Amino acid sequence: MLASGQAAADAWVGLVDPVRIRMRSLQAGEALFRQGDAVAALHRIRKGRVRLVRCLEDGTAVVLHVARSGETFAEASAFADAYHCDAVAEMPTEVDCIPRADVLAAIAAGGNAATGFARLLAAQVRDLRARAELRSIRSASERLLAWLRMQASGNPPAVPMTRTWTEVAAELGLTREATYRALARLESGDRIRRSGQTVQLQAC
Amino acid sequence: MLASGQAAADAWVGLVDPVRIRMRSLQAGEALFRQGDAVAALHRIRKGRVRLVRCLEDGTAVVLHVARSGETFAEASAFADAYHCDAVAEMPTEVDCIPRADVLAAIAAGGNAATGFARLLAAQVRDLRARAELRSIRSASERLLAWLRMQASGNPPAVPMTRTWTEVAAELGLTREATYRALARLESGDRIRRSGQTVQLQAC
DNA sequence: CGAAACGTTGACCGTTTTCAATTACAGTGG
DNA sequence: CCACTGTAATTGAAAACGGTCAACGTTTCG
Repeated sequence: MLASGQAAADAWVGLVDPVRIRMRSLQAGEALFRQGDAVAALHRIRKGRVRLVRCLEDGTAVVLHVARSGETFAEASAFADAYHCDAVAEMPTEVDCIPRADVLAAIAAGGNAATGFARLLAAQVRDLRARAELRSIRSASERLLAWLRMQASGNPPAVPMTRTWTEVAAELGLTREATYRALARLESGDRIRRSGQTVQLQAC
Repeated sequence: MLASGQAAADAWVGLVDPVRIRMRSLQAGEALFRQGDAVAALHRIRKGRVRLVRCLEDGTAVVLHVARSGETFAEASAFADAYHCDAVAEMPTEVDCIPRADVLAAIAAGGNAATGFARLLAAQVRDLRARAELRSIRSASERLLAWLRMQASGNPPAVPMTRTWTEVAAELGLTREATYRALARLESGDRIRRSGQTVQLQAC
């Protein structure tokens, strides 16, 4: 799921001539852009983490998204003149900056670039919708199990764990403790089996 | 938020010649398409509700998305040869069917159609990300308050209620009871004030 | 006019969060 | 090579929160 999202995110950057891409380093707390800034470039994170925050009229803030390594973000800003939120690094971060005009020109030109960009955005939409649906499952174990099933491949279906459970917990909208307990419950209920870095799904 | 998503969903259908759009009626339980079917058209719901389900190797199912009135869905299928999930009506439903080839041709031709489609997908991504971030707020009142703040405009900030609280509750991933309780708590805590169809946010 | 959905509130129960503590492990600098 | 430090993994116990069930008035719409 996230894998497909990242693949998508990586790919559209390729639609633009690499020579035109600039890299920028940010310290923790440093802003990549601010609400109201003119949109000059789109971004992909190489390393680190960037928080997108919308500041409200009454001075409070709402977090819109936290982008991590490999992700692109604020794609919608490609079509806006000014950013509608702030982007602030949560830690030392490196981001690629792809000139907005290049992306727009590639899309308007049609052909592979336009189709590619649309395809990749569509993949992200599918990804995000699936994630949203996951979160609507109330039970921690069922939620985790559904996630595992979506990740699974092969026969018997198995999931290779490439990330930490702590990260997975965050994606699932659970605390890491709840996730471990759900894992334990699923295993004792014989719905899954864990061995090292992989989780085997048992037939139900 | 949802408003923008729906506007987006509505708009891209306009990229295609209306004459080519067909309407289809489904009974509850009837399938619009099945996993593996060739993708012939994209869809928008006029009335009713369609559930997208991915059937897994072990015979179990995961709900990917439940699309409601006004929404388009399975945009990603525009770029696939076959559907990767089943679409089943949950109730009597009417859907528009927009020929896939027309959409693809419009995108590949570039210009307004390509830019428009990409723009609208980008808007959906932003929308979904914001919603996901909302759902990561655990407390019901804080979640609702964050939602209200995102909807708010004007000074003092106020939110006109265009939809029912029941719908809002679903979007927030809460039951309607929890939402009413959160409303009551926010109002008694003087963080909001309700009068008829609008909610006033109090400065914090 | 009647049915269905919305709005609202109370009480109880189950689950998850939170707080806390312990083990394991990987990297780091002496 | 080994203490040392930080993070991940794991489990327990208590508290808080939201879900579910129930009940009732109100609005909407055919």
